[in-house]
Amino acid sequence: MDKKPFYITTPIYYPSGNPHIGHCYTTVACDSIARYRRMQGRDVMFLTGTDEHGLKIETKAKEKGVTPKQYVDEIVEIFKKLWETMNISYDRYIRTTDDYHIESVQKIFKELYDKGYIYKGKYKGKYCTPCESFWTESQLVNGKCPDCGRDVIEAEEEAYFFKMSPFADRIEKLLLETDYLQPKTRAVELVNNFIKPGLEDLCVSRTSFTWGIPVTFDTKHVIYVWVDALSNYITALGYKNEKYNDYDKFWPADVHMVAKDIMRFHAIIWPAILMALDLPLPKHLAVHGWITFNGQKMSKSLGNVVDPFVLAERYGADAIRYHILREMALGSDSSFSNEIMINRINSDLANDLGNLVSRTVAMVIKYFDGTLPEDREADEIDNELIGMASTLSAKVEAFMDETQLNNALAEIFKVISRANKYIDETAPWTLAKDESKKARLATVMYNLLEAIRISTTLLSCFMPTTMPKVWAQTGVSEDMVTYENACRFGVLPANVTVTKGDVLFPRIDVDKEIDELNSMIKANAPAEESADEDKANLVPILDTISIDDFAKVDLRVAEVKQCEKVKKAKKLLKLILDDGFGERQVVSGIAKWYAPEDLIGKKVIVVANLAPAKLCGEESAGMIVAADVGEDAKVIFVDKDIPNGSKLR
RNA sequence: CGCGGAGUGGAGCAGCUCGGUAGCUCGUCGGGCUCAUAACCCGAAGGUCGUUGGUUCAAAUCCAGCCUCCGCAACCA
Repeated sequence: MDKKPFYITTPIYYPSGNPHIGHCYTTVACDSIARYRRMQGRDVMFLTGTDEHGLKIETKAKEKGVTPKQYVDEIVEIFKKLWETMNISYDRYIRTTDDYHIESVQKIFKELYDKGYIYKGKYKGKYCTPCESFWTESQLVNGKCPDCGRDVIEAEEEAYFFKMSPFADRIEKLLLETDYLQPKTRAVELVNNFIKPGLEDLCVSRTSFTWGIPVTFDTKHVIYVWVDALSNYITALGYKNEKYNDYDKFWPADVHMVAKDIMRFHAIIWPAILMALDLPLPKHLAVHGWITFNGQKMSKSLGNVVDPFVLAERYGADAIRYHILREMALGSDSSFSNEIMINRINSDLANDLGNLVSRTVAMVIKYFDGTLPEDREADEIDNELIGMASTLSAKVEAFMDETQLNNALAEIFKVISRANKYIDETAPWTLAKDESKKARLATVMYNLLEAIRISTTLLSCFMPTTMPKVWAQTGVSEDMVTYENACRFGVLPANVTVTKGDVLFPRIDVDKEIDELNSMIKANAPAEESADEDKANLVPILDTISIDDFAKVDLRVAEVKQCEKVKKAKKLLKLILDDGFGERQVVSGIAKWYAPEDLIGKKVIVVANLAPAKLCGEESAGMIVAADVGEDAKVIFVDKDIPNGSKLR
């Protein structure tokens, strides 16, 4: 019998730093889906990997004094170790530095070039000479290089471009009229922001760094991330290489799962590349939100707290997996805090599931020495539990088909909950006192064991490490754990034997645990980082200039006469200044920190001879002097009795 | 008037497509049980469903305006 193939991918992660809980999020979700489909009998290919080229890696390696390859090799090992820890069942791991991938990417690039979709042009942007890097307007920080804080110049370099426009219509249809994008709510956003204004051609090569795949026919160019990284989904199957040969079997992919920050590339650029190659498009792009930590976006400085290795060691991989999956709703962010996670582990895993197994096994041992007698006596009260357990599989399937793992889990836990209630309803301890009720008591126990068997069979996709331990305790043999049996009640032999085992999910003392984690945060993150980081955050002092250079900058004292927010701009304030000569309008990106009334009447320093520019349609002649304080900005105010127009020196 | 999403008992969410007793998880309080991991089961308190108006016999649900938050885009000269 031919098994129907199922192909699912995580993004290939960028190993410029150690993996964190966010990486786990996508990967654990994919793993659960992969396991579920395998159990359903699908021939699954589950791909993950790392995207190892690019300037950032090159730079980081240089800082450490190793080659880029040495640098990524080390981090890739950590990624693989994490997947082992989290019990991730990937079938293939692709590295963009693998020979076969390089070969394929070069061929793909050439094909796109030969077909006329890639052409040579000029890349224009802001260039930081010392860093040898191009930046887009939006990457600049205060108009300066985000890396070194130095000035950038308008520059251009030769580069290859990929024509996006021929595919605009098809992509728009793909997003709006198919169920490619999950959830679909973001489709309109993408179309309005990127497609309607006109798809710009995409720069697909660089000459500003060398750590990448060379363009075969123009070797000073290196293939930029788009073609290199995105195409991993097909090169890993052997597209245009000899390493593998299951492209025909698995492509198009059933699911690409990504976080929302890279949705755009997978929703627009990747389909465009495939269209240009005349290849079929993947069936679904599942987009999930980010994990927020204590309400804030995850950040490196908080990274230590949620180090997945630490969490897995303390609570076990399955508990982490459960928490992540249970909180995860496709499309929206999910909050992560140690408190939420511990409470969740306690109430769902320890109290409901773990304790259910524990009390059931204990009763079978206590009342029947561990082995059920075969006599049975049914009761109407059994029907609801049996019904729920028997239909559970179908409900889970419906949610899995929609990639709603959180709801699938909720459904399973309804049965677990029902089983706990069933114990109260049937009161086995009362039945046990009456010798004539033995058959009835055995029936109750059997029903419980069956409900547990069905629930844990389905749960094993999500928590693959712990469920086998349940089976060992409840007399379930490996061959009973099949998808078919998950919707059938009465699979266990009538004379099933149970065995007492270890506690599955120990209860965690919330307060104590939070304290310990907090002290770990204190021990790790701040001590190591904050002192040094404050210094590191300071922008380095720029290269020396002559007094003549400084003389070119005309700084004047000016009074804020009027001030209002620029409509349509979040960060901009429009100020009318009296600079002693007259009034001028200056736009400044300080709306986040100052209300208009904070500024009116105050005296500030203005760069008076700065070339005017337009911001959000507003003319800005000059620039207000302000200091960067971490993420914030503070305007420099000057004394009231300094006359307007006074020149600074 | 750039685009889109969201505002529901203390917290986190569902319900809104196809109007008709406001539901779930956690938390709080009371009770029950004793097989179990101080667990489990039952019950209660707690919401004018952001706001104003409209349609309707009836609106959390449909329509319009407003307020607030969040993404995306633009933007910190």
